[in-house]
Amino acid sequence: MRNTKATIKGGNAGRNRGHNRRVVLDYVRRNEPTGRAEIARSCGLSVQAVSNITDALAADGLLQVVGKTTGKRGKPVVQYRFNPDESYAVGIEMRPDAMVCAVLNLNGKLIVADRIAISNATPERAIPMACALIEKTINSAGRPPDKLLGVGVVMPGPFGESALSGIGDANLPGWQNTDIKHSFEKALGCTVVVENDATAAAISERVAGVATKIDDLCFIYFGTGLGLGVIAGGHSQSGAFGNFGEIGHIITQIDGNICTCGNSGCLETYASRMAAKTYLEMRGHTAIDTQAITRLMAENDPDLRAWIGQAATHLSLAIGMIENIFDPETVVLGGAMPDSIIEALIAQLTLPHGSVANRKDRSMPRIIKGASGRNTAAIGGASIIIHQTTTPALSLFN
Amino acid sequence: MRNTKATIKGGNAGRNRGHNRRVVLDYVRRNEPTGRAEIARSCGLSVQAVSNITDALAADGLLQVVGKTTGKRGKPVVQYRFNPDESYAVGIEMRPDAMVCAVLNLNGKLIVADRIAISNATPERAIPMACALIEKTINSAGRPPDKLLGVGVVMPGPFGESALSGIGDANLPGWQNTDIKHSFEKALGCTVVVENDATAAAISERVAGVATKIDDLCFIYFGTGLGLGVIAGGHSQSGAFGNFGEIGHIITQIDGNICTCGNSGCLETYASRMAAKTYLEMRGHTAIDTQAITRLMAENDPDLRAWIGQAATHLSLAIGMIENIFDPETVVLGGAMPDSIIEALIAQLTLPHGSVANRKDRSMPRIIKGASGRNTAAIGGASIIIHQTTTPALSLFN
DNA sequence: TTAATTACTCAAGTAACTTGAATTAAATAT
DNA sequence: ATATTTAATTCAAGTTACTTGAGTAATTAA
Repeated sequence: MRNTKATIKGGNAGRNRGHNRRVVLDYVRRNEPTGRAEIARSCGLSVQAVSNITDALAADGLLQVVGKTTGKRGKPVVQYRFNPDESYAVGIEMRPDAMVCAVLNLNGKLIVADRIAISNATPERAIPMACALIEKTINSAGRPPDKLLGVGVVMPGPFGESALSGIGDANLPGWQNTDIKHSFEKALGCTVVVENDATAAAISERVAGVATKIDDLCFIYFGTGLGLGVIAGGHSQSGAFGNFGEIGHIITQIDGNICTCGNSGCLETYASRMAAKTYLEMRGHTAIDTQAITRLMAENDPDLRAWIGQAATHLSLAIGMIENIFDPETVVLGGAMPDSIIEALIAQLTLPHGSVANRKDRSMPRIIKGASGRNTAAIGGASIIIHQTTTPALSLFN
Repeated sequence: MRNTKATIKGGNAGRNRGHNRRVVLDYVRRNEPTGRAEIARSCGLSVQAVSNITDALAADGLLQVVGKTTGKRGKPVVQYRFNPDESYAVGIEMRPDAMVCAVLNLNGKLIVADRIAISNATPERAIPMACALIEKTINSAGRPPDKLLGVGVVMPGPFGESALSGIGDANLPGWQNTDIKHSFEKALGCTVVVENDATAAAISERVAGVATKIDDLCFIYFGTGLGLGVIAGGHSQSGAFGNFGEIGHIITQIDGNICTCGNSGCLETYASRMAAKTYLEMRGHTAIDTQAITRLMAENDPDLRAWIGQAATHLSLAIGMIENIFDPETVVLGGAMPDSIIEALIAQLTLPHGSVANRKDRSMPRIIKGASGRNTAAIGGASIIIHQTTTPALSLFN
């Protein structure tokens, strides 16, 4: 029997209702405070329809009346705003060595974050531990379980079996054939989304970071490896098999450093946490972790300086590519790397002149630093849930 | 006054109707012949709704009854199929030296193509000439003007002012500040879409080429320069400023060939029609055009062979990047280059081993040749119109 | 004080979908 | 042959969420 599933479903009154609620909610969130007449004009709906929808959203606690306008002609506008504290979202970052859990309100504001160390992170061991951590963190945030919108699980890619599976230390052992989403859903009993760290980070910048008003952005994420998250037209990209954005293994130098993937000259061998560790250890430094790197940076260590220099060279090349490929409004740099390093890298970049991004009328810099700091991935996971519930769907009615 | 335009509009019964018609039309087109009960199951609509919709589509001539099933239990299915000849779409490729016009039926089948040479292609001169060519081609295709769905205008990017504007011979002179869409719409009085060549080519492969069943694909387009068209989740990508996919100027060799853009080592200086011309002319060949290249290829010319070899090296690198970035189902190679060259390039590629595309369970090759040949761009323009009218919109209700 | 302006509400109307019962037509079982 | 099963389709009524149009309210400007 052939595959008879349509990519995009048809609509009816009920699905339309859901769509319109999301449209209105999204509009208010991004333009608050605002009134019903304005919403109606902007969203292409009648005032009456908007009135009914805002009533329903207010009854659900998602919108609030915050007052009336004065000073303008005409009847004063009853102003609505998004109520970010009616419900909340949770994100959890799964790493080989640790997991981080974050609870966010619907404006993307961090309420509580927690972390536990873990070793031998097989699915059988890690998933129950993750669920316990989630429960504990929600508890310490003082939020009722029934107001949880969902959990975003963030993992380093790539997913599935390919020539990039299980190389380096980026991947979690034994997770390639696990249906992660289903396992978590079964254990938690709520909506679960699984994403890679870079995409999660990109979404977090759009939900509450440096790109809240931007529909097209690229996020270069420093995890163990290096990832790219892209939001295009307001929607995140994930590829045919969920492996979008594996820029760690693009080749920036022919016959360059040997990489564990079998190629040579991979970007990740120059610009990543792993690359920094390797580079510094080869020069006699020991016990290189985030703290150590922060300390070396504060000491203005010449080896670290040198690493930043060459990492910036390769990153500049990669950013040039990304600009010419995606034509984003801006490129954000961030992830599990100390802020001071990100800043130094940005300062050292020499971005290619020949780029569609090299425009006189830019309203944002070509490169900016991400806002969410070291818990980016977990915050990103929760942000995905927020994004999903407050953004009208790409292919509606699915 | 702030920007109060919502990205995505709300829906109502009428917009829902339009959406559902597109959903059904798209489903039938991709699964014909098919019956109403199956459509209903697949599209998430009731049988009754589908019945009304197919009646309406049939009345418009867009669907046809083609018979009944036999051999199966139950009441035989009244089978519908898409009627590709009720209306038609037109594409026009604008180049600095020529324009090509193509008339396609709604299955993406070429009915007639025509071409005229042009010099000094300023907007003032070229747009009236283009409109005349369009009229003439429609005429010679014997199609009534009122059944024209729209015109897709295809131009080499990048659009707008940037450091890449007007370099090389890829760009049209004087078009950077012209509102092309509006000028054509005014002159033609029908729907007009403007796209770059690579994106148009990608869409044409999805409408009627080698990727009709694929939702995620990348198309590497040989124009004068080199472009990338991407379809992700069934929808084409265009970037924040319409300049998505300028891969000609990604750098594949540090300190490589000097490029007109000011960088060195740009992919386009190794793998493009221009690169071939430069390479061969430096080695004493003269009057290098498409015909000449075809002839040299047939003669197995060693210089051309050598060019293909080094072009393939750089292309392999770029394809590896593209695979790791976009995670597509396949990468298509094509454009304004003789088939024999495309085939030779594909044969010479040495794709990186370390790639998410290097999977055992692939159902398609990593690289395939595009289907539409030398008129790809014009055919692509018309395909965009077809895609647009038969594919449910990305952000519905806009 | 009056006019103009803008927001909002009420009640009725409408379009397009869903539902459930009835009908039809073929394959298969008796 | 006839009855049963299966599945598609139609009919008529019901439902939902939106739109429309008239009317009301609250404020500024003249």
